[in-house]
Amino acid sequence: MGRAPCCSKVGLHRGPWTAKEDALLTDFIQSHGEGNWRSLPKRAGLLRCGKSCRLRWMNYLRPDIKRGNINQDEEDLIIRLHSLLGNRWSLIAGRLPGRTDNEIKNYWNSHLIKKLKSQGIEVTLKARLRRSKATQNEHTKNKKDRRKKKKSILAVEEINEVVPRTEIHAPKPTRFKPTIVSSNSTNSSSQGSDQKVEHRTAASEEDKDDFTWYNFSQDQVGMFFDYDFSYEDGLFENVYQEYSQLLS
DNA sequence: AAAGGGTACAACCGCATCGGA
DNA sequence: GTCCGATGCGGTTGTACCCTT
Repeated sequence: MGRAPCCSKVGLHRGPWTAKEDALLTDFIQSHGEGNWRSLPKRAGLLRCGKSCRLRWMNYLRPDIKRGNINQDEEDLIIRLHSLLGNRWSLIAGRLPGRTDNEIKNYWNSHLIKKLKSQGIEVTLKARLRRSKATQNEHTKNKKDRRKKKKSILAVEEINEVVPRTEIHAPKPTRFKPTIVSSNSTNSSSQGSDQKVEHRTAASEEDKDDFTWYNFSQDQVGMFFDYDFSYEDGLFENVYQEYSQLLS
């Protein structure tokens, strides 16, 4: 490859991984867990950069990776999710258990583009969704608040020990301030996937009447709100409608 | 059989984002 | 508020392999 290396790789191996390297990496991660990619190669006895190790593990060595051809259902889902999300491969991969973003990206570029074009379907590439300046500023602004909140949460947890709670995958909030309210108001941590919850899209309690409310089952909330999008992207309606179809 | 072109996919790169100091 | 290291993401490239001529 023509470009300069991203970091100093003097003496480091590049190119295809050998079986021995795979074994070293797998053994190390199985005993020590993922993370600390920068220091991992040294500790695992590998002459690779951390990035390379991470990529090899994520895209190839992870035990939960599904091998084999992408089936028709998966292909349909990729096409629909791509029409909805564009080239956000990691999000698409998140909906296909055992498939990696790299695999889906390659499959899209090598198979699906041609297939769709041959069917006369125009393939439009949606640009990667970046945070706007405004949301970046908001992110910075909220940093202090998050720190404060974290501190207070930790303090409460210390007092209350282990508090059972419902795990809801909320969006990385940009414009939303989601509030999950159980319809069974007696217990917000209730089980049962068919229980309906409300997702409030209001940015604050004051302006909640200006926003639409949607109803989702708990499972739907978990899947749907993994998305990282902002209201100003104008995607919410589209995503909601598309997801309603997918889940129906 | 050999050469050339096409394809698939692993691997690399730069950049964005995040969180902690 | 700013800086910086770590991580994640999507675009791109290299190359082994397959197919066609």
